Amino acid sequence: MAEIDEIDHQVLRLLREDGRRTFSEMAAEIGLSVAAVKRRVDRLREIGVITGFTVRVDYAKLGWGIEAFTELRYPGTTPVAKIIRTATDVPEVQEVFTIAGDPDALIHVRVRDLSHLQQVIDRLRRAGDVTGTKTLLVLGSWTRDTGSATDTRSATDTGPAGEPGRRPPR
Amino acid sequence: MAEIDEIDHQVLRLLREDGRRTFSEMAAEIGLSVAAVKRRVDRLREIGVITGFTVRVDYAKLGWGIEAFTELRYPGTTPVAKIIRTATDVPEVQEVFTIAGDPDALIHVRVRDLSHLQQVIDRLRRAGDVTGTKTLLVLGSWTRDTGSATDTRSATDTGPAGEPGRRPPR
DNA sequence: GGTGAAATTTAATTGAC
DNA sequence: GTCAATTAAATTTCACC
Repeated sequence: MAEIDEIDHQVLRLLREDGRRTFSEMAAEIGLSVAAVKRRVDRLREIGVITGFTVRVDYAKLGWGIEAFTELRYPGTTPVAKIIRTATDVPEVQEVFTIAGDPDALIHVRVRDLSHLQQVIDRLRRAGDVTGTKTLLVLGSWTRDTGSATDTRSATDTGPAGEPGRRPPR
Repeated sequence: MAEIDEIDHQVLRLLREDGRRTFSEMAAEIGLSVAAVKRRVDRLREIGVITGFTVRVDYAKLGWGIEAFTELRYPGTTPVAKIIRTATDVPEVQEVFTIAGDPDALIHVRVRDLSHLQQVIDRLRRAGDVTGTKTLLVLGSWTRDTGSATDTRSATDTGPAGEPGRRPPR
């Protein structure tokens, strides 16, 4: 395993809070030179600790106000690759986790409203040889990165829900 | 609700893939001027669609190779605020989702190994008036942002599992 | 491993149209 | 929305501790 010291963790923490922090900003915060900070970020990317940068999006503001986790169960004969494929084929699926034991997979979905959620679950059930599902509807969430909480409920009335069957925005 | 057009969605898709894409890079991709792209990004931040930028980290490379979801159950009398607080107090907890129905919360944890996981679960059980837990151990995961899958077991990048799902939701 | 400074390149920003 | 000028930042390259 790579040797990561306290300063590296500090760099990662600063970038987790704001992935667009400049080197000079971080250098001032940490108490190192700009060149030293850049060398550390470069190294963290090289050894694969930093795999990239991304944007944080408020999906509720995009009309995707509902968030859910669906547990999927498959027959013992279903290969993992097929489980992943059937889930990732559904555009509303944001993340797929394959699980040891029961259930076999946990998928994170974002949808416009509850009828849309119903459609997505139906599609998942039909897609593979799914033997059972259980869906956990998210009411609110908290993330360590930002330390901020969101309330899903207030996001449900953000606008006209598309008709069932309309394709989700991208 | 804010009006988000196709180009805005294109900008968001590009930034989800790489949050450090430059305006000129995106301008070329989209077919607009640099200034026009910047104006859109500024607006998306102003109206709160873009809430920030962050770094993607391979936690396995930091020695936090084990990922799990724990379902928590509480007595009906426990207020939601307390549920969130008891979970966020545990540093290994990355995300907390409050759930409609059963269970009451789903929490995403990252730990070094299985005995560490055991400790975290024990701490969660003691922290509040938790009446029950069920932990789903993650073997592998896939994220739409990157379209790449990771295998928790070997902590190495297995690359895309096939070619599904990469197409953005429409 | 780190510093500091100068030169270069590249990107971000602003204002006129 | 474009385009051009300006400002700011990232990057490279030194010599050095």
